[in-house]
Parts: sequence; structure tokens; C-alpha cells
Amino acid sequence: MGLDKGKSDGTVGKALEILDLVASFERPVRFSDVLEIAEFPKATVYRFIQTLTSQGMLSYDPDRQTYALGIRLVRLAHSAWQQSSLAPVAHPHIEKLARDVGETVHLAQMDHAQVLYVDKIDPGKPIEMFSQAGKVGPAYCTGVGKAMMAYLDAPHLAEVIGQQSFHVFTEFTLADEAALRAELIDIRSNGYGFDREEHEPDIICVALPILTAQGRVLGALSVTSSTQRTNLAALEALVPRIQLAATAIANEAESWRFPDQSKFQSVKTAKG
Amino acid sequence: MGLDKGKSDGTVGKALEILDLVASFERPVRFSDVLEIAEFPKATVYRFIQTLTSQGMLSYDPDRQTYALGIRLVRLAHSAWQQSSLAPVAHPHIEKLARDVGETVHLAQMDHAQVLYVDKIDPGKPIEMFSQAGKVGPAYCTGVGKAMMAYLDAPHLAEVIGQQSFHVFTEFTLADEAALRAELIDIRSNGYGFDREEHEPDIICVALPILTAQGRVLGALSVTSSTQRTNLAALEALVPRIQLAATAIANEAESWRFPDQSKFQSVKTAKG
DNA sequence: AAACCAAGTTTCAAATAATGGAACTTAACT
DNA sequence: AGTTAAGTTCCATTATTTGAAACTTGGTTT
Repeated sequence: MGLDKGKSDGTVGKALEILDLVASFERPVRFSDVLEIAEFPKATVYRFIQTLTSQGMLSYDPDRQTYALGIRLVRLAHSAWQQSSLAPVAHPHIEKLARDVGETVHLAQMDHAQVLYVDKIDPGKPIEMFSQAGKVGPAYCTGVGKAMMAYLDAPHLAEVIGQQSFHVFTEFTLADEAALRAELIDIRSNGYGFDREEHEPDIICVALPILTAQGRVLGALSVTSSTQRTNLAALEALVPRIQLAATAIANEAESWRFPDQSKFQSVKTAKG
Repeated sequence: MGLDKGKSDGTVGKALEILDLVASFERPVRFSDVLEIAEFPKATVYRFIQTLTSQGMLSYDPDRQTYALGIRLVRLAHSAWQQSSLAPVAHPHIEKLARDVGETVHLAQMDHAQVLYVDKIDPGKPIEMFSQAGKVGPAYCTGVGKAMMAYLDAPHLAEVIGQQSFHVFTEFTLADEAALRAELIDIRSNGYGFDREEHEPDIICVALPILTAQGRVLGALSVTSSTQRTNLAALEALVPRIQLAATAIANEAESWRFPDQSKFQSVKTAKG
């Protein structure tokens, strides 16, 4: 009958599951490490690892006899980042915003029920790269996560909430669905939300959703600081400026056509 | 009988082939775009795209009815970058080198027969991110490509050379295998090589390989500039400084053990 | 030195999943 | 209403994946 958790899409799904397992160790792994936590028999795991390695999705270090995620992923991610209508379009706006307000700005999207940071600019430390973009975080206790959830439609929201862990990180963490839902209604009525040290002590932020004209959630922007440097009221004062950036990004992302995409939707868009 | 080109590893290989096809368009694509260039029948391409989308390797834009590479790739690439012993270890060295010499520094690795840039620092424009890391380039006409090829073992080198296109970009491009092999011998005897406007007019660089103690190629470093700003002799004068960085990176990358990796090779390394 | 052990690799018949031609459903345009 | 192109589903056939078990390899113990 049903799919248990939308899990395995045949062989490809299983192979990608192995890829995730390798990623879940934050270091290169041995075959036996993967085998231990995989739910497939030895020969199967072995064959998948072979295939993934031969495909460049994993790399093998012959000296240490370990596997790590392969560089083909870096190449693909580069394309993914470029193809995404959000991140490349948003980048200059975020850069400007970070300079204007002198604080760290994050750009995030939903990835399943988690928050995925696709860009980050810290006016202090200029260069961060992959070490920052690609990071994931919890949705229920981050500014960007709550800002995005506040604008999801009911069924989608229910699904996302169902997958939250509600781990209590600090004394301010919203620890259950009821508290979260109340907060989301609040955010929706304001148009912006805060992270009140809910994820890390002393770290606060203000976040706004990036929405299409139809109200579909594209992502979220946040300005982050610490209680030592500022306070929520000061962050709230930045809302108009962030809103301006969010709106600009949404407009550009929506209207953006890729270089030679004129053959698509040409008649329809030329009409208006 | 044989595998034609080391190509398809069963179903997983085919699915990844579809992923590459989507990446090869540098914009979101329709189902029919992929179908057109794919060598599988309609229903097969359709099912693969469905699977990859449900797995988050592709994303679907319902408004435009287009597919793009998914954000799961960005998450995986983040892990790949972190797990790689080279890029994170090299980053601070490259940063310092770029500041020292005031020119753009690239860090590259071999990806099949191509050069993959895994890091880039331009002292002028601080922030680039994914837009730079993940880029690929030809091996036979770039400084880093030739520096790495010069230190490959014979069989591996033959394989890589066999896959070069030898497209003539400029009047200085090495246009055939003989010219390339002569150049590689030269590079190997010097320990470093140049790009003499072979790929782009006016762009020159000096490149050094990053080698393990056993002489295995880990990657390459290059310092790039233009004929308007400098010349080959001036770049050559930077070699000792670049060499220092390359050696330091190689040492760190080789000796680096990931945080809690003590359980591996502990006895063996403790012995020495 | 022989026996042992753990990690990694290969085998092969049975079970399962992928295949793809063709039919079907939409949606857009005439 | 009629036509065409794009996208989706069906299902018997075919090819691939599966996984227990046997085997190999390299290192350690008695």
C-alpha cells in the first residue's frame, strides 16, 4: 500500500540514501562504517558504494581506504546555485543590505522540513564560501524558518510541523506545536518575525519572508546579531530596509528569464 | 561485451546521466528539453525525472513548469567540501597567499579529465561563493590543469590526455598531444608551469601542483593575472612563495585527521 | 609458522524493478 | 468543434538488482 515516509524511489532512491549516510558522518568513512548504519545487506551496500564512486559522487582515498562525498557534487551544486532563480538574483541585494546595516545577513530556503542557508554575508569576515552556504538548520527555532512557515498553506505547514523535532536549545525555544502555531499567526499579522535567542543563547535576529506576487514562499531573509551588540527593538527598526530588499528580490526572481529562454512563454509574456 | 566508455553503472548511472543533462542547460528546463537530448525513451526519462524530483536532486517550478537542479545538491556539496581534506585545509593558506601577492589565487582538483576549481580568492572582489567554486575548465590549456597532469602516472595521464578536446582558444593554445606532452615534461623538470594566454587572451598564470610525500597529485595552486598588469617573469618570481603554500597545504592535508577519527590508524600512527 | 580474525570482495539463482511501445489525458491554439 | 503538441499512465516483457554464502586478503594472536 502506502509509502511509509515518501522514502525509496526504487534503486535510485536507495543509492541516494547511501549518499546521505556518507554525508551524515562529517568525515571520510570506511566501508564498514557505512555498512553498520545502512539497512541493506553487505553486498548491496558494497555495490552501491562502488557505483557511486565510479560515478564521482563519492571519492575514494586509497591511502586511508576511506570514502568521502565526491567532487562531482561540487560541480553539480555550482550549477544548482546558478540555475536557482533565487540565490544569484538575491546576492547583490544581500551584499548591499549587509553593508547598510553592518550585520550578518542570511538567505534561506526550505529543504523538506529544514532550513537551508543558500547564502550568507558577514560584513566582518569577507569570505566564507561552501563552509556557510549549504548549511542546514531547524525551522521551528530560527527566524528564517518561522518566517517561511508563517506563509505556507495549511497542508504543507502541517507536514512541515509534523517533522519538527522541538528540541529545546535554550530557555526561549518554542517547545511545542501550539507555541509555534501561535507565533506563526503573530508573524503573519506583522509580516516579520524574530529569533529571540531560541536557537543559540545571545543570538537574535529579525527575519522576513520572500514571497511571489501570489504569496508563494520563495525563501527568507534575516539580519542576525547578538544581545551584546543590539536588541530586538533596534532590529525591528531595520524591517523597512529588509522589506525593500525582500520585495526587490522577489520581483527580480519572478520576472527573471534565463539568457536565451525567449522560446518559452514568449507569446504569452509578449502579449502583456 | 565491454563497457563502451566506462559509462553506465546500471540504473543509478543512468539517473545521474539525466541529472547531468539538466545541469548542461544553464537554465531551468522543460521535460521536453531533456527528452530531446536524452538517449532514453519518453517514459524512461519521465520516470527518472520524477524520481530525481521526489528525491530533491531536481526541483520543479510549478508556475513555469520547469525543472532545475535541486537544493539537496547544495546541502550535499557543503558536506563534500567539508569532508574533502584539501579545500578546507587550504583555504587559509590561499587567503594569505592572495593577500601577499595581490593577485587572484585558484585551487583546483582533477575531476575526470577536467579541472575543477574548488576555491578562488580574488583580493579585489571579496565575495564570490558558489558562483566560482564548482566551475570546471579544460585541463590541457590551463596552468593548474597542466601542473596536475605533469605529475600523473603514465596510464592515468594517457587516459586524461585521451579525453582532451584540444580546442584552439587562442593563438597560444597547445593544439595537440605532442605539444602538450613536451610541455608536461618541461613542467615536471621545473616543478611549475605557466598558462601563456593559452585559454583566454591576455590572461596568464603560474601554477604549482600540490603533491603528497609519495608524489600523488592532490590538486594545484595558481596565481593568475593579465599581460596588462604583469608578465611571466614577474609571476615566476612568485614561485617560491606559492611553493611554500603548496607544501604547507600538502603536509596539513596528509596529516589531518578528522576530529574524532582517532579510532582509525591509531596504532599505526602512534608507533612513529 | 600455523591458526585465527576482521575487513573487504565475488558469486549466482531467485526476486524484483526497469523498460518502452503505445494508448491516453490535458491544455493551448486554430 | 478540431487539431496539435506536451505531458502522463499502462502493463507484459526483459533485464537488473538482490543478498546469503562462500571466498580472498591482510593483519594479529597463540
